[in-house]
Amino acid sequence: MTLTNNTFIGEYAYSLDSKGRVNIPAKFRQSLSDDNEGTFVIARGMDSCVWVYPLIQWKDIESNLRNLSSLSKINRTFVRNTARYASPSTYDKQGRITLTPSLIDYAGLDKDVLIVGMVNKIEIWNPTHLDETDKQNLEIDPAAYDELAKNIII
Amino acid sequence: MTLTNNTFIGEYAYSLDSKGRVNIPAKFRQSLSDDNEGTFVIARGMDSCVWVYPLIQWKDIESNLRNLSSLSKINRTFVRNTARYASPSTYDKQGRITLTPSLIDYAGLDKDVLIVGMVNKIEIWNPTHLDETDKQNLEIDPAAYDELAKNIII
DNA sequence: TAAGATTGTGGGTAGTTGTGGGTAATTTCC
DNA sequence: GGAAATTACCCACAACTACCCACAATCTTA
Repeated sequence: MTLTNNTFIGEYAYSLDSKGRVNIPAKFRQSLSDDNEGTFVIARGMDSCVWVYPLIQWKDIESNLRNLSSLSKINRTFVRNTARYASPSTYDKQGRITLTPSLIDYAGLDKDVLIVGMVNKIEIWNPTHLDETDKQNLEIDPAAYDELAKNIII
Repeated sequence: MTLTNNTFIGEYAYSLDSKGRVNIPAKFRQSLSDDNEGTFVIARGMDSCVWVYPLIQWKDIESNLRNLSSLSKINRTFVRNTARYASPSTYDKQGRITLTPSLIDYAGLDKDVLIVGMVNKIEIWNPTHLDETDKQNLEIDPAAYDELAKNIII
């Protein structure tokens, strides 16, 4: 039973081994289309977590970045900040990807990690950090939610 | 693990040796198409760094420069500044290119350098300078930045 | 329920990659 | 024209990475 291709939902508790490898949940792998060539692109998330894009999804972002002329300073900064911390990672026979030390450090990852499906991408969290982030977000402005409600039916 | 051809992302800490050679990250080399003939064009970046283009990409820029009429003063200045400091550099068997003293000086490069993938080109930085540039860029117009981010779903 | 398949986790090994230096060929300059 | 400096090419080694195999726990299916 496969949902839409390259779409990820659900939450999984896995572990990060001494070589910096994490498993990609089997269900996520099954959802991947072949043109991803078994490759993800890992990057800094906007919260303190790692974002994992299927290759196809990333190529989309990349082609947008490619169209930004470096004559403009703001473009250069944007491209640099986005591309700099991203790197491709192919999963091995066991279905694991290797995270870079830089990203492990950025997300403050330890042995236990939480894999969260974010529909078009995957997030990897230190469970403790996610808890804290959750608590902070309880105080989110209700007006902001109302604004969101205009854009999505749930 | 093949991303798009001639496309570079990620950040690498390498070193500049006494002969002015820097390694091009293996992942970047794998992404190069054959028609680059193992050659890059190195040039002054618009920030204090060295820009490294794969030959193919540079040829594209050259043809764009060709189309700028020298009637306009800004065109003349731009073409001159771009072409003047550019030079081709082929990588050796170990995958290194040699930088010119002039470019090393311009970018203020020392032993430790940071290689940054900028999608269609590569930047070589003195890590200290990049840090400073990062800090300055915090003060850029956030609205303009958001505007960019809005058009690219990341 | 039992057997088989799948999934998550750990570790060993061979090949790759980054870095330094040596030597021969080429260029520059007096 | 010849010496000095520069450049290009080659080799060597240490560190790292990707690939492979193994095994236990879980899930599936008959």
